[in-house]
Amino acid sequence: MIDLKKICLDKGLRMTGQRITIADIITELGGHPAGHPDVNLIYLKASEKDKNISIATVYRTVKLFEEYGVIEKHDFKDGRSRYEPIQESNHDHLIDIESGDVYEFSNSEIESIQKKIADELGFELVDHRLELYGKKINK
Amino acid sequence: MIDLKKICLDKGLRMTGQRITIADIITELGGHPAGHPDVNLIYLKASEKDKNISIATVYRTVKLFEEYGVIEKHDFKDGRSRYEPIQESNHDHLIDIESGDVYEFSNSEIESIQKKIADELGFELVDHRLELYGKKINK
DNA sequence: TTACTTGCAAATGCTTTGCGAGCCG
DNA sequence: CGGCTCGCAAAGCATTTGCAAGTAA
Repeated sequence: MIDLKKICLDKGLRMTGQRITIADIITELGGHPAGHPDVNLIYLKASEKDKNISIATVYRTVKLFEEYGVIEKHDFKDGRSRYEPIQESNHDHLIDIESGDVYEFSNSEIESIQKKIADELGFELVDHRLELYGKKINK
Repeated sequence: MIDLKKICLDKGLRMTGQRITIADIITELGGHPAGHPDVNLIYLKASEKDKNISIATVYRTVKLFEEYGVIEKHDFKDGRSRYEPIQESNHDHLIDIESGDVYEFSNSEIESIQKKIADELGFELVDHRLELYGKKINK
């Protein structure tokens, strides 16, 4: 598993106590369906480890991590922004509309069709967003 | 072209002057690349026709139209919500990252792959979001 | 030391809502 | 008439920011 704290240090980021706390939380949650925490969840978990941490610091830190390419931000349909550790390979998301859990997938076929569509419309594909929203079958 | 005013009347919505103004504006913009207006643009155009209209009314009206299935709301990566008249067939969007213009497309192949992916993950596909962000080639 | 960080509270930007006045059917 | 709408201003929410005090390197 990726260790955000280490990556941040390697990138020369000054790692304060608060930043270590936040990096650890995102690292711990990463990869699990219940990962992709929003700022509020990170703030709640951070408060358990450091009762003085401010939510403003969480906002500033996730923004910083994002700018340094350490984490990635997603805006699913539930309003608040959610974050996950950066990964080597791109992937898209399937969101469980009942639990909010997030599953990752990637499909090269879709990717190439996307490029083709953009090309046909006269565009260079710069970015994309693909999210599937689903309900779990036979729970 | 779809006429929102007519659709609203058919659905039994009380069409006040403000609602007619807003329906007409969305109808006029519909289908064009510069369509998909946000609330502020609708408000500005509405103000030209009715200088007393309130932005609160625009918010209330687009929400009402959306609830009645007359228009559809999209949240692209630019923050504000954007609206378009409902259409018979589903489609996805390519957004010009420089102008904000929106182009529509649909691709049945992608759709079937999406269903397959959801199925493999144990989900029934309820909704999806596919947006391409591109830069115009050789302008 | 010294520039970078933090906590706090105030300020955003977009959207919603309470209220009293006004309008549609 | 009577309930639905409207304009206005205040309230909400998630997020950002100014400032003075605190801290990592």
